[in-house]
Parts: sequence; structure tokens; C-alpha cells
Amino acid sequence: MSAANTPYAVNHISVDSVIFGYDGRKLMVLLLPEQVRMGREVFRFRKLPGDLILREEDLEEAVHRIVRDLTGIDVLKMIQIKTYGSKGRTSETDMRWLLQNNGVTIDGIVTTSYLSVVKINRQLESLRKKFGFEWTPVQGIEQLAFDHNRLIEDGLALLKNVSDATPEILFDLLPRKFTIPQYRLLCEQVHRRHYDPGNFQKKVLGKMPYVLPLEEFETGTGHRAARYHRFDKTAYKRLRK
Amino acid sequence: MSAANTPYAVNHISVDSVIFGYDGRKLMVLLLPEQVRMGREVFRFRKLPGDLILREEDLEEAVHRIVRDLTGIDVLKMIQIKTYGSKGRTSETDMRWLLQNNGVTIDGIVTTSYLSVVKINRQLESLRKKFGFEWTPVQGIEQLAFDHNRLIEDGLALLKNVSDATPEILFDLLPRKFTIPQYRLLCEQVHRRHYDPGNFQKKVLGKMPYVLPLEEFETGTGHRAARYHRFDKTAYKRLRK
DNA sequence: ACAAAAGTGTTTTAGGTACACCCATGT
DNA sequence: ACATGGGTGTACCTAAAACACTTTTGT
Repeated sequence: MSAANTPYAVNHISVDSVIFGYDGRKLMVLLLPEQVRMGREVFRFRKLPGDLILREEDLEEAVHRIVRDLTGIDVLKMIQIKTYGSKGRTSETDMRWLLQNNGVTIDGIVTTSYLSVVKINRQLESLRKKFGFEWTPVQGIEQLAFDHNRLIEDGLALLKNVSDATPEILFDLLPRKFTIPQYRLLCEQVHRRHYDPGNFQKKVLGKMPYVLPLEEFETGTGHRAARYHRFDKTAYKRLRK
Repeated sequence: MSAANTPYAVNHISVDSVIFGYDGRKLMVLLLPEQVRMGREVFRFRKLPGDLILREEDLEEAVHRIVRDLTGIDVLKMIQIKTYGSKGRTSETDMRWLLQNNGVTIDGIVTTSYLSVVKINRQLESLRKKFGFEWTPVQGIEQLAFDHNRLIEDGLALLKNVSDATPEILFDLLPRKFTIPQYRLLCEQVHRRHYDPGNFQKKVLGKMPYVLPLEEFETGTGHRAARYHRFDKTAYKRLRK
């Protein structure tokens, strides 16, 4: 049904972004609620922020623009996860197949996914209310639109790999002031394993001199209060040179 | 200059494959010689095997087909490296911009690169002669067409990461019979570091029970002959379960 | 005999794990 | 007082590194 005169596939390109957040207890992923009216029925579902890229737009530019438009968030760094061809994919491609260009039917949509992380703070909470996005715990996520569950899995796997090579990314996820147990819980969720609390404490304090103790402690815990720490980016970069 | 009636980019998709080989001494990458006539002048250059994908074709299908067509090689496994947008890329996009579909100018070409490895054996050598591809040492590679130097860099980085998680890939690169020093040299080139020969030997023999010694030795070396070994896939898989 | 690389053995070091135990806080 | 998790100290185990030394081969 394609009207083009070459055998080569003609595609639109879309980008989807897997944005992780951490509320101090659980690793979360950012989702957008959507609804589609089909006659009398209304289907509700949630999806990752994403859209088609525009002419004259590079992939990275596009994902930054789209995330800003859909969530208000100006994400600093995007890491490419993977590209998914149009064949054998779910209804996302079908749904947008209608898009035509001067009678040339698009053969499909190729999707490239990106990983990013954000600190959940007051500013971000106000954006959440304004734009209506939602944080969902990565563990026990529901069935999502399209193949978005897979994108999240692949994104989480990449987050794990990246954080091995570049611990910095996990501190971008933590609040400015955090406790070692909070950091440990985050690591446990990213690496899907358990860490001994005592050993973890010692490793961080002994091997990560860019994690600095503050004179401030948690309150209202029902047990000994944990000390707050902060991530010193300058010391971190100096160490990595 | 685009005649389409939506703001969305319309692209062709191309795939390029970075295929590594190992001759027992040096890590090599497979390149195809090309020449383009521009009036009286003939430009010669080398490039990675790659082409545009066809309608109704998935990315992986396409890269397998293209590699088979261009080199005769039926590669078993392809690992996606990265996708490069069309904007700000070099002349590859320009060169093929001419491709049009019913008056709709394509906005650009998005390229996805794939990593693969092959054993250089007699069968492969005969394919090399038949299809005219060339093996080039990864170290000290010349300036290639388009952004192919970058693709190779990114491919090598991925090979390193993959081989950390899955040592098997390096044995796919080694000949069926190999010596421990050959394996060590390969690891040194992939990981860009030096290994102590004695320690390396012990690590392989002690921690990799799927590397089996043979009753066969190198000859004509000018020094003590190294023992040949082989990779036992069955034992390897059993261990990883 | 000698050079040169294969291969073995020994020692040291660093990092991870297990776990006992003390500390601080809310109920 | 007690439960709960924060945090410290100690012992142990394993893997990696350093390096001395022996073995084998071609010239």
C-alpha cells in the first residue's frame, strides 16, 4: 500500500524517554496518563513521554524538546538506550500509520529510547501537578501502552551498567541531602541485590571521598537517626581525572 | 525543500555493521573498498558494510541480509550498538539525499549500527577473496568514509562491555584451537590494558573450566611452545545456568 | 649456550562478606 | 524497657597483582 517508487523503507522516527526518579524509598519511573475515545468507550492507559521527531531535528534535540513540552522538565543528560524497528511492534505504529506525506504512506515508525534521571524536589513536584505526570514504582509496574514495559526494563538494565562505570548518575537521582541507607536502598533497587548495611556504610565512607557528612540528622524514625550526606561534584570530578 | 504536508521528519533507515575478527595477533575490523567516480577523478575509500533497509524489513533482518549480500557471511548474532540521527552528519546523508519517493524528499537517513564477531578461518578467507572485503587492524586505522571511525570506536567499547558480562563472545572471535597467550593478547586489545602472562594463565585455567587443554602444541616459535586449548560451549552454558 | 616466551609457585594486597556488637531514637 | 534500624569493629575469604623461578624451543 506504499506509493513510493523505491524499495527502501520510509519511516517516521519517534523518541521515548525513560525518566527515573527516587523518592528516598522507591525507584520510580515517570509516566503520562492518556485516554483515547473509541466511540462510546474511553480507554485509559499510561505511557512514557515520547513523540515523533520533526524535520531538521536531531534525535537528542528531539527528546529534550519533547520531554520539556510534555513534562516541563529540562533534563540535563539523555543516554541512548536502544532503537526498536517498526516491524512486529504493537499498535503504536498502527495507530500513527494514518500519517501520510503527499500520498506517500509511511512504512512505519522507528523508535529510539533514552534514559534520564531527575531529582524529585519541590520544583519538580510543582511541574508534576502542572503537567499531570505520575511517578510509578519500577517494581510491580502495570501493563503499559505499546512495548513500554520493555523500554523500561532495558532502561533499568542500562542504568545499572552506567552506574557501575559512573556512580555520579545515582547521586543525580538522590536528593541534595541524603542518608547512606537511602543511597543503599537505591543501589539495591538498581542492582537488584541486597547489601549488608554495615559493609555498605564503610565502603561509601572509605572509598567515596566525594560523599561528605553533614551536621544534620533524620528525625522521627523510631530508631537511631541517620546522618545526612551530600555529593561533592567538584571532589568527584577531581578524583576521576 | 520538503514537499510533505506534516511537520514530522521522513527518513530512510540504514544499518551499518562493525564486524570484528582476530588473526591470532591483532584485532581486526571488516571493511569494504569502494570507489566513486566524480567526472575524471576516482575517489577510493573504505567503509563498513551497510545499506538502507527495505519496506517490511526489521532492523535485525536488514543487517543480516545486508551483511550476507555484501560479504557472504551468515553472521549468527548481531548486537545493537547505537543509532545516529541524520542531522549534523557527514556526507553520507547528503550523498543519498537524491533518493526520492514520489516527489517527497527524504529529510535524512537515520543509521543504526550493529556489532558482530567472526572466526577468521579457511571458509571465511575464501569469502574474503570472493567478495573482496578487507581486514584492517583496529589500532591505527585510517580515516574512513562518513563517521565510520566513530562507529568502530563505539563498537569496540561495546565489545569490551559485552565481553565483561559474556566472555563467550571472545571465544567466538578466537580460532577453534587457540593458545592462552593468543587469548591474552585478544583480551589486552579489547580491554586496552596489559595482563601479566603468568597470572592470566592461572586465571583462565583456574576460573574458566570450559577452556580445555588439548594434546597439541604450537611449533616454530623460537621459544617454548604454547599448548592449544579449545572452548567447550556445553560446559560454558552449564556453568552459566 | 643463549634469547625469548611459556608456564608454575609464592607472597602480598585489596575488596568483599559475615557477623557480633554498640548506639540512638520513638513508642 | 524494648524494638528497630544506624553505625562500628573484627575476622575471614577470594581475586588480583607482583615477581621470582623453572621449562621448552629455535638459532
